[in-house]
Amino acid sequence: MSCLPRLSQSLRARGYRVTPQRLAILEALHHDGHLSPAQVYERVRQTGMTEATVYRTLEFLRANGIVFAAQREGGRLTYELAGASHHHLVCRACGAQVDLEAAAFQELIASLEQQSGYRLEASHLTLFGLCPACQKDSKAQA
Amino acid sequence: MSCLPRLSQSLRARGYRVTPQRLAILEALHHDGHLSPAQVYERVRQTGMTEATVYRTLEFLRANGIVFAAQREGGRLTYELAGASHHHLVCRACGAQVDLEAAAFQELIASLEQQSGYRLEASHLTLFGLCPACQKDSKAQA
DNA sequence: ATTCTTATTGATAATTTTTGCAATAAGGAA
DNA sequence: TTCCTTATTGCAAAAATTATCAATAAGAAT
Ligand SMILES: [Mn+2]
Ligand SMILES: [Mn+2]
Ligand SMILES: [Zn+2]
Ligand SMILES: [Zn+2]
Repeated sequence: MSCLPRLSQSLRARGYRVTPQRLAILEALHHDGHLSPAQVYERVRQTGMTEATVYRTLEFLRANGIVFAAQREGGRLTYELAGASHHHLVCRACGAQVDLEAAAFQELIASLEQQSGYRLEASHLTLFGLCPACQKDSKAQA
Repeated sequence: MSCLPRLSQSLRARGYRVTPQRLAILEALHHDGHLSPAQVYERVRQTGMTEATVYRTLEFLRANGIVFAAQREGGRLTYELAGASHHHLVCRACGAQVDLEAAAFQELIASLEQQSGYRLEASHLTLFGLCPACQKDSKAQA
């Protein structure tokens, strides 16, 4: 809760405006994360805001580092409040998700930056695979 | 060129059919890779095939390991023929893309699999960042 | 070659996401 | 408070993507 005033400040300082729409979306994401645009819309439609505004606002918040966007199966986007940098493991079979600390990646990222000359955003990657339970299942049916 | 007969065999062996539409799309991707569905459609529309077929076929080929799908900016998908496992660095500013050998990731992936119990597809990730040229530009304007 | 099964396609509609533009309202200045 | 500037929204249309379903055709069997 104490983060909204700070975010508002930071937005105004950059010449952007703090609107009820933006606040509603931020609160929705504060309540539960990893939401698709449609799920965000469900949670804020009562305010009368448009779907177009949801899409625009999510992209705006992402571009300004306030939310993270992560890829779900098939390239669909999912959003959550920005916080400690982390990555995701998602099970292709059941969708189970595990968060990974970003630290594990730091060494590799640094090495890639050195090799390529790129400055990388090593933030919020999603790796797909099979969770332990679904590995068992796929063996069982084989 | 010699790979189409082999792919055809493999598809038929799995009970799928080899259609002119699938062949046309494979040839388009063989000619140049990293194509969006729209770009694939441009290259095959002469055959009379539908956009819906392009989307369906790309997803079909991906699900069967014949093409790779990678994420471009904003979660848009791009396709290329499956080949040596590799990853991408993409510049947020100019879109420049560099391919990375998968080997660089192996160690990290193995370690993550051990920690999490997940079996990971460490294939065809996309990392975003700024290429060397665009880093200079962003300094210049600052 | 003919028949038969059914995977695949085209046509169409539905859904999702993006875009253009005029009306609105945030928030700094007077 | 009132006025101004312009960032932001709503609305409506466009574009992109997915789903439905009957017609088609791949390819195995005869
Ligand atoms: Mn997350
Ligand atoms: Mn590639
Ligand atoms: Zn699972
Ligand atoms: Zn660049």
